[in-house]
Amino acid sequence: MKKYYVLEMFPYPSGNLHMGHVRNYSIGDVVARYKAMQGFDVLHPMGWDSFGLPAENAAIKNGTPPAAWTYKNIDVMREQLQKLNLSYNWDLEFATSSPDYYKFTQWMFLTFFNNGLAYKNKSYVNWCPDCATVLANEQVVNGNCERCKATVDKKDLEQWFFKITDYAQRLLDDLDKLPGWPDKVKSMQANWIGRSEGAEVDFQIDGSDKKLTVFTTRPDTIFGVTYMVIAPEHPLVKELIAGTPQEAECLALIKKVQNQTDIDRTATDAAKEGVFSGVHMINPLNGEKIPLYLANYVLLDYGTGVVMAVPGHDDRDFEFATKYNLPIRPVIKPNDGEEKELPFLEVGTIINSGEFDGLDSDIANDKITEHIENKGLGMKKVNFRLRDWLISRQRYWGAPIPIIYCDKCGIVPVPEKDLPVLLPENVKFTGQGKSPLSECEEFVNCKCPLCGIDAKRETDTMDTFVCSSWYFLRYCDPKNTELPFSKEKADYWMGVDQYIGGVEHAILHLLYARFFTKVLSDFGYLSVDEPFENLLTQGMVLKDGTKMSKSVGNVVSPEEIIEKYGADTARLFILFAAPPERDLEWNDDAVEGSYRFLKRVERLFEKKFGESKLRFDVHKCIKKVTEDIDRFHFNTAISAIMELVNVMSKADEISPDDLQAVIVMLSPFAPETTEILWKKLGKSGNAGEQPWPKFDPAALVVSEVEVVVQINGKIKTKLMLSPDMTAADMQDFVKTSEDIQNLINGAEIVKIIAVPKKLINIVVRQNGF
RNA sequence: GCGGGCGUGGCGGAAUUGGCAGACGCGCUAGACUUAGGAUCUAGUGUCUUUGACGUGAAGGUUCAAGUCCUUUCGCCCGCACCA
Repeated sequence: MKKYYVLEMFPYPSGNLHMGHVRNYSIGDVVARYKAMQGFDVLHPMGWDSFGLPAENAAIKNGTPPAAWTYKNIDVMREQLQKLNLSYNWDLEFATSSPDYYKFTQWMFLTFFNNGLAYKNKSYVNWCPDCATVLANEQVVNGNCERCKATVDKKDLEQWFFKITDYAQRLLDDLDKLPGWPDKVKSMQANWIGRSEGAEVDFQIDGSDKKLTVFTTRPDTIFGVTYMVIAPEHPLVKELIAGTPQEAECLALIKKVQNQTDIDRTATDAAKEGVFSGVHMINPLNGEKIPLYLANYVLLDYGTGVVMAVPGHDDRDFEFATKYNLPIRPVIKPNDGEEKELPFLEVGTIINSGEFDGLDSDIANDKITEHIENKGLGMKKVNFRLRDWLISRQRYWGAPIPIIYCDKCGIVPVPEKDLPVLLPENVKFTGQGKSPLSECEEFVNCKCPLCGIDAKRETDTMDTFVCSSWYFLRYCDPKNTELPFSKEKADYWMGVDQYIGGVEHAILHLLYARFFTKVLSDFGYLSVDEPFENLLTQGMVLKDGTKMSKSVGNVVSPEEIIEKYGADTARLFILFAAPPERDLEWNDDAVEGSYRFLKRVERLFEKKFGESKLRFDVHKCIKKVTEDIDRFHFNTAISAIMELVNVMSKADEISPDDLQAVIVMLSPFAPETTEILWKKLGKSGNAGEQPWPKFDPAALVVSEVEVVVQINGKIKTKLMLSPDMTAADMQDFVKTSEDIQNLINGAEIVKIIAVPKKLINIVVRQNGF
């Protein structure tokens, strides 16, 4: 028996199921039920991504402890899920906030730490003032907190990081191993990782033995450098400008930039601003003395935070040079010889570059890089946009980072046998000041596991994305108390054959889960190094053209729909109304249509039962539904069943076998109704446990097929012909058939195209026709 | 600016490889049954100047044949965005 692991992204227990959940889980459930009926050993689990800020915010607001609030929500939502008749194996259920689970989230941290993949570092980080915590780069959207939308500040803080940058190249390369992922998601990830090839080049500071290193992707333009730019908040700046006449002006710019939000700073139309630093640099290739500017358009955390400016061949440098009257020197001319306006961004022929003149610019790129390396002025370098993953949060409701600080031993990991580091329950939630954990004395104070003297615990917790980066592995072995999962069980079930969820997780969750899988694979805990074989990103559920939301007031509650029509109608509508990856417009009238369809199926029992005359229709339908589910075209699979039901409704009599086929095929979509009808049919067992029907090719054999007859590509008539006719037979037939000769009406036949079982196209000369 | 995607009736959508455009459903129209209809059933429903012609955002092209392939172009959505 072959295994099949189908997984839907587990929900955050916010309190209520919404239509997006219903869609996500209905899709997964059809796949799970269908695969089980086909004889696969199916893993179809559900759980709860239950750490996170809303629970803590609720505690601050209402005084309810986060745990109580969370587990109450889980109970409500579990019941709502069960009303949808989803085929989960509830024995595998877990919540990431339970000590049994987060024990192993902490185990993950230790595994990363012990292998040099978790480190603590002082860094200029994103700080959300409303959530009172730091955020990962990925959680900052347009300069705002992804969760609460507050404007994100920058703070210099010591934080824990996972070294995802060590895996940047593999995370990029292995996207090619994922043909079952949407291109969109892969390109978003590739974009986010942002690999670029170039060189690091050292520029000497004039009158000093110090140098600054730049990263450039265009070494071919290095003779065109007319000035240099450094990020104002660069740590070396204050030292560089000390004592220069420009110092005061520079300090003012630094202050201004630091007070700017990321949105203002990075807006497309943000004005470029800069100040001369008072320092000059030496171009290592031509020895020229060039000014160093502080400028707001240089990013501190990309490359080296220092840029060589080539205004002749870069938009931004051109804009800046124009504004501040800096020289602009072309070093590439267009190949077609035509004069082009600067900045000239394309490839061309090198000029004004000494020994490199006359080379093609892309060849010069390699030659100049080689030259720089030979002279010891720099080296080839690949840069990534991807930053290390900041995982520490100054919040309570998360997995505590298992680290102890000892005055004597330094940073000490909690020994594995002492896991889990439990979250204390007697904490206060004021929403002010320091995090609740850091104010909990009995949590903070502990003994050093190495030397036994008084020590203090780390009070930061882990980003909830850490919890969700390995949950799909826990389902393979959820009761394991020794390890997060046994290798044997994970190797049996992994990778996930079909993963289903919203596209909003295209970068964060999916990238982190891939990273975890690779790390665990590298250290021998797992054989696969990609977690999700096939990914389906479902579209949103809309009402009146916009996403359902409380503020817009267009929310349709799943509970009310289930109450009114039953779960089957809700499932059927949501699968029928649009293909899964597209956005779905909720339509109350169309929901009625799904309800009516189920009633129509029930009414088939009122028909006269007898011999089947519909064998062809039934088997055509089985073929179509099977193929459509295989390619996730649930909407057309359902429409095929509707067509069959329409045929059966019109037939004089139907056979119990016909009816059985309909009920069995419909069972993955509408499990509740079909079980009732299965009993009504007098069958034992369950409809959902029947083997998936196989179509009989013999039933699809017909003596005649409809063939379209075209003249010059225009349809003229349709004929019933034997399906066995070859193209040659059909061409002969054209010549002898009286009907067709009448159509041609004496015109001269130029050519006859015949496609067996489909069409005949007779090409005739226009004159006389 | 870069990357991904979409554009088909009044609406949601269908049309695996180029081969009958509009399946299926909603809505609408008419009729039947009915005290009643927001129930059910029957028939119809792309457009038009209806013996036929036109029609898949627009314009070209390839082909016997184009929603599907190629070129240009317009519009919309999503992601990233001063990444050197």
